[in-house]
Amino acid sequence: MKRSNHVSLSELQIALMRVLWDRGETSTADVVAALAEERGLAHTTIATLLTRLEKRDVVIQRRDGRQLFYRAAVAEADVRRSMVADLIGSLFAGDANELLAHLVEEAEIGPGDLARIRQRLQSGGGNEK
Amino acid sequence: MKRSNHVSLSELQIALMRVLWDRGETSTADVVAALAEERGLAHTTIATLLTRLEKRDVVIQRRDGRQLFYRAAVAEADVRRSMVADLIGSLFAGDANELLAHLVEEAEIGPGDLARIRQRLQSGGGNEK
DNA sequence: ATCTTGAAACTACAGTTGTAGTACGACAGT
DNA sequence: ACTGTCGTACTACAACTGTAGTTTCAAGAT
Repeated sequence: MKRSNHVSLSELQIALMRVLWDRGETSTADVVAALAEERGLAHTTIATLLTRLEKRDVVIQRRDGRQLFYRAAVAEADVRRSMVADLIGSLFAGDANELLAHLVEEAEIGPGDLARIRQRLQSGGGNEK
Repeated sequence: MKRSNHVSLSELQIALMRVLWDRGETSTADVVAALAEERGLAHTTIATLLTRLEKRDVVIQRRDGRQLFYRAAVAEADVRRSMVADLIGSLFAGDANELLAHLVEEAEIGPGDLARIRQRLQSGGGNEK
């Protein structure tokens, strides 16, 4: 399989993708509606954004009559992987542990959270490299 | 105090900043030299980048004769805070725990790492603001 | 059959980024 | 004093992003 991999998206693009990730295939109008609250962007703006994402193969376009429907071509997990890796690479000396330490130091993660995760490691297993 | 806060930098910009963070005040030429290996960018390119960062108040410029020296105006920790917060906000539902879970699931963080951090929490303390 | 409406296609435009060339001015060597 | 050298300042330009207007076309309403 061809791994195009590496997807890096802007905040706005992620917001668009989130709609598609949450609802699956969605018409342009519905994406507009979904983002109307928080963004209030023009229909044409959303349409442009979606077209551009389609050109980049981040979403897949399907035409039904005069309407276009879009669905994500990349999984959220893949975007997370790409973008977290980028961040670790550029800001954390390529070491995920430094990011973890940052999280802890910035009190974004407390002892309880760590314990929970530890629990998950114990039971779930399956991630010993 | 005036919170200018929120600094988001591109990978290349971070590379520039890293030089300044590591070496303190640095002349343009020395920044060029420091990045010559991995980037091989023209002197003028680096100069342009630094000028732009100065315009954004990310670095501070000092002139000495005909030469310019730059030093970071923002701490690495601040950039980390900003950018991690952005990422969590857009990709991890605003929940740092989701990022932590991601790290663990992607096997970027193993059981041993977690234990070490736990240790640090126990002993060091000092992160209750 | 015509009018209205809604959606897509195309065009636009400013701001940022990556990248660098050209012009200019000061300093060092002869 | 003259000239090369080196560094800064200014200009350029393409790609990408955020944002949206204008044009066009087709389907539904009357």
